[in-house]
Amino acid sequence: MPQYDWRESEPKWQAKWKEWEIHRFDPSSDKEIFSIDTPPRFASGNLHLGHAYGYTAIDFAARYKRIRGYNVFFPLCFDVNGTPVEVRVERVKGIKASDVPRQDFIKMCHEFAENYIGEMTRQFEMLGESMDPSIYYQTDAEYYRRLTQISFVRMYEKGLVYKGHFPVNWCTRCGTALADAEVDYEHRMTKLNYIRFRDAETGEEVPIATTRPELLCTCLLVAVHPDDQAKSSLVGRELVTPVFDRKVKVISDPKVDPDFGTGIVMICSIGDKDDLEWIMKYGLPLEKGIDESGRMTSAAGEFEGMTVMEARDRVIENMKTADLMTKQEDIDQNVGMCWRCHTPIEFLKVPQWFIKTIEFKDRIHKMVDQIDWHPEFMKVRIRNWIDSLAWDWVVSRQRYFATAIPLWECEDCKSVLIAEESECYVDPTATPARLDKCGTCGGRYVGSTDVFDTWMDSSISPLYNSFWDRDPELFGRLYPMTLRPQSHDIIRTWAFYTILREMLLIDEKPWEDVMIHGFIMAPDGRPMHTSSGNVIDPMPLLEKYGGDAMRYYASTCSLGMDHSFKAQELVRGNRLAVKVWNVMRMVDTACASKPEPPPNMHPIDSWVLSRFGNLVRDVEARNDEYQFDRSMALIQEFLWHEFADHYVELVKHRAYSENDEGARYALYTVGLGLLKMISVFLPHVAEDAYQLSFKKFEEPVSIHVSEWPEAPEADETAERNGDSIKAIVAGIRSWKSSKGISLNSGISRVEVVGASASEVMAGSEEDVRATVKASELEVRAEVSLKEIIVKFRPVHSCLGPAFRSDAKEISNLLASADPSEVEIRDGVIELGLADGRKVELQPEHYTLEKRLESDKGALEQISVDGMSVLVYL
RNA sequence: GGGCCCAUGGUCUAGUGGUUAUGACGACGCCCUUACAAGGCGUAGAUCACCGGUUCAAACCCGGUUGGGCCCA
Repeated sequence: MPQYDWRESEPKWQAKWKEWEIHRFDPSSDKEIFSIDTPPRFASGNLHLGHAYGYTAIDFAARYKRIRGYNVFFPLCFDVNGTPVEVRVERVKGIKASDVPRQDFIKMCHEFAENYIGEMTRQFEMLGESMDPSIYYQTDAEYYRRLTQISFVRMYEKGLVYKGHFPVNWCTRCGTALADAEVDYEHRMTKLNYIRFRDAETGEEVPIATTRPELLCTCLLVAVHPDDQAKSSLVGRELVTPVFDRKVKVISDPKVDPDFGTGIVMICSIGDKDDLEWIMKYGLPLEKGIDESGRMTSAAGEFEGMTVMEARDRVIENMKTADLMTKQEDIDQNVGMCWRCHTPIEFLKVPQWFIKTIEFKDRIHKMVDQIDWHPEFMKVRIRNWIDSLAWDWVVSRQRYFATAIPLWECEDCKSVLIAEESECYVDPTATPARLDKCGTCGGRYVGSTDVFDTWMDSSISPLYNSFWDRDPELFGRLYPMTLRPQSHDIIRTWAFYTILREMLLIDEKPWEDVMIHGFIMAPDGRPMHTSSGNVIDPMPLLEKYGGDAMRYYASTCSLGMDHSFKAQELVRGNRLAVKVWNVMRMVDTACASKPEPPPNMHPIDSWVLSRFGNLVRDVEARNDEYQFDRSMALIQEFLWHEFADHYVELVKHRAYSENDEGARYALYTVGLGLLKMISVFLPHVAEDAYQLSFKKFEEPVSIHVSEWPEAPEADETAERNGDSIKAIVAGIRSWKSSKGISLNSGISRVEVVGASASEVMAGSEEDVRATVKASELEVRAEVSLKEIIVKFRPVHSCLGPAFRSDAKEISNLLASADPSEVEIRDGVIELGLADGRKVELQPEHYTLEKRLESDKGALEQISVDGMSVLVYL
């Protein structure tokens, strides 16, 4: 007998799907479009479990909609932008970006990413992902970046872009501005330094605690809490800072935490956002203590040119020597870090390009409301993020490998020449401005060396995908896209920026639906981190269990939740695939031709069709809500148990006979229908079984382009009676099993007894009789049963204490007694001992073994649905 | 510190007011039934995190506590 071998099957069908182009979006079709704004896979090369799950969850949607008859748009795409690639290239090549000519470094980055794309595409194929290479894109290509630039030019012309001159998050290692979304926070142990300020007039000592003494050089103000009585006398006075001898005023402000340190805080320009808030509030000058490379400026006097850490150490040393420091405490601080290189963020005033965001909060909220969020509660997350925004979006980065900002600035008057749309894509560091001289002052134009935040690229993916600005007809049909699938960690970035940008550019929502999936955790429930040693590499698992098994795991994960990874689900996935394949083999064996709907069906055939219809409707409802875990649970339960264990067993005897169209029709209809529904989840085994067992009677080249099953009408009577038939047979099979009787061994006679028995059994007598292998089967409304005592069993634990030395004899008498000759009166049995004495046994001294008997002989009774099933021995 | 989510047999998980609380993996016992031993039948195994409240009735609703995750400060 052949067996299902995924190792052979999976690569075979993956190759065929490519050849048949069954995943291809057809731009000329008039079928309804279901479009997916695929997350461009980051070009890193390594498949993570999170990817394997995430893209598979998306593929469920794609395959489901495809088999429902939609023209599915599901692009294969890669994200090949930004600092992560730069950092990897720097590491692999052992260089810094600034060591080589700009264009050379950019080329290295392109090539680096390119090398990975083939491997990542192969990994997608191993997982059976049905992305479409005919609508492929990658974000570092000029065709994509051109659109990023054009969208920027349009926003610039609409007045939505400005160059800002206030502080931004700055990574001194990468030498670039960062958006709030790019700052990670980490706990770090640092020192809280208690240092001595002095009253400018009285010389009185004022202790202040700070974690950043190097910023004393830009200290502008000292503050205490307004309710802090002990320190209220300080307000309005002037203090002198240690080391730098700056004179600063003391104010009261409610933002001060009176319990932190000494309850007195120094305000510098600029340590963090709190400092900035105070500086704005009190109109203080922005002095720059730290420059873009993380070194102290001339404001730091003798410390100029030192790194922040060097300066901090030297300032502390200085103060210790001069006895200006009272103590140091360890403190656990949450420090903002560059998301890529984990260098602590500084807050620097460096001119940057901004996109207006804050003034549009209400409009963004309204657009968020026009989109269906799955699960619904994810909407709350984006709401909170929008509400918490305090700054406009910094979109310029001082990096290399990203989309260039398409403008030139006058060397002298700084006036801006923005690229014309027809010039895009343009790299202004490589292409001179279209004007010789500045139109304002006649100065020279210099190309901007800034590049965009990569979210500027990612946030137009729906516009790119729907041919915005390239094909108005297609754009009209493709926009808004149907679905944005993504994980919950990038709601604040990808989802948020996309909604913002599409709103500002075309004022229309980017998608109808958003589907947010969770993370895959390590088996111990913690996030997978190299440092925790709990990272699981999916590739060996994929090679051991196969794509369908991995997809089965993905199908057990509910939407929006985080899930611990469990290899046991891959085991189950393998078994399910084998089960599916075997069941379809049985259907195949039974059906030598495509069965037609017969005029009359057995009740159990109507039962399985009706139940199948309910399943189809339930699965549609779950799938339409992207609750694929729920539909998979329903499908496998039905396929494995209702269909395979019960229905197939009940009709085997008919299915193999020549002339029973009813069973064959139901087997074929339900079998193929189940296979189609499960093909969304296990595409390889479904295809294999389809080609082997159904293709000979079916038109579609592949199950994945076949038609979704029609749901048969519900038939309540058939369902009710069928459930009872199923229970009767299951009861008898279970009874056989408990007796250690093999299931195919015959039994002489079965009776189904009860008021409802004749209705339940009508038309199913032969199905039941043949399935349980009974010689005779009778349905009766009632039967009179006699209880026959077969044997007495002595209860030694009671006999012993009661009868002591006689116990053994009593026990033997009891066990060997013929129950028909023993009189039992109110539970009491009288026995005569060998020496003539008589003893009375109470009910607790023995148990009875009984059997039932009817007029037809001895039997055992099973209760099913208010009926009695009598199995004759 | 804030927002959102989660807590169910050894492990993972279903279950949004009334269930003998679902299923899987693992364990144990029996059974090779002509699609399948990668199978079938069965057994053991859960104070549904803790405390309080609402209700005739709570795993489920409300409040609090503890622990975990994601995002943010």
